[in-house]
Amino acid sequence: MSHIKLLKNHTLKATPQRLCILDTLQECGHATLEDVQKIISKKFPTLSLSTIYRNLNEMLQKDIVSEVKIANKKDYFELKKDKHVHLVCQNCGKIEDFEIATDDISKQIEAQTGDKVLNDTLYFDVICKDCLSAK
Amino acid sequence: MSHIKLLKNHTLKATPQRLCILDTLQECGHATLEDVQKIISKKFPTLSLSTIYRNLNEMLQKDIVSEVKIANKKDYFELKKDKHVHLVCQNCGKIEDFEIATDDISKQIEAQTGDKVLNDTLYFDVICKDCLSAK
DNA sequence: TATTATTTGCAAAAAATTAGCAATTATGCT
DNA sequence: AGCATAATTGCTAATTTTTTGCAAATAATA
Repeated sequence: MSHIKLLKNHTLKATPQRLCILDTLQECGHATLEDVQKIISKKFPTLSLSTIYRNLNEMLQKDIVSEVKIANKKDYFELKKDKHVHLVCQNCGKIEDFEIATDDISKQIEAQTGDKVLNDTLYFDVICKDCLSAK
Repeated sequence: MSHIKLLKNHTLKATPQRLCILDTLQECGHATLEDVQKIISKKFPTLSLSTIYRNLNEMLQKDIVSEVKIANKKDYFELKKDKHVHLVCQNCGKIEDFEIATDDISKQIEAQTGDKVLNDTLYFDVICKDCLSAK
């Protein structure tokens, strides 16, 4: 879906500022606020910091964007996408997405706890293929 | 291990302030900085906020304490413990720990990506048993 | 119990985030 | 296309959160 449509579907006006933020997240995959700020300051130098804050917060609330929170790292933002797992390379820092079925593990939890599992968020610390082969 | 020993093993003096912070985390299981601050202000009213910050940071670095970062929630702290999964009740907010083997899923990732998996952090959104039965 | 290097508490600085408001702009309607 | 209007922006200032510097206090050691 185009970013313009995405915004309109959530009753947000399709301003150039918002489109720029969405484009940036799309390009980066995962970006910290600092990343977003730096990249945008080149593409769109007049876009103010408070606009970035305001819009990321709005988009989080409207579920257009989600937070990726990794221990010992700054928070990242990403465009909302299908359920996936994050692979965080401990060597180069890169974050890859990976799709994986987690039903088995959810069922196991339900069976053993009596809780109902609604959703999950998984992170794996890895050494990525590229870093492995570079050694 | 006693908290005193724990600190000494990491070349940290066993001050009453530090012991109070560790006790608080132990009692709470998972506590935000705000939680820690509130609870401590009762137990130990003269313990200053900067001491809390300084010590949590030190203990994170020394791996005595770890961060629990959940999307759309404040960061939590917990005493370092054996590998476990967090079950976050979407109704009451409670965080439970759960031990589960994740080897299968790690192997699957390794097979499909060529990455080497070192460790993992998993969160599950749940409705906990208590909230389920209260409905 | 005396010595010393650490640690604490306070106050002040720095960094991060949010709020208020006039000027601007995207959208929907003629 | 041009207008009206409500939403949005960019600015500056206010808050909130986190870190720092330093004198006084304290835990660990001999």
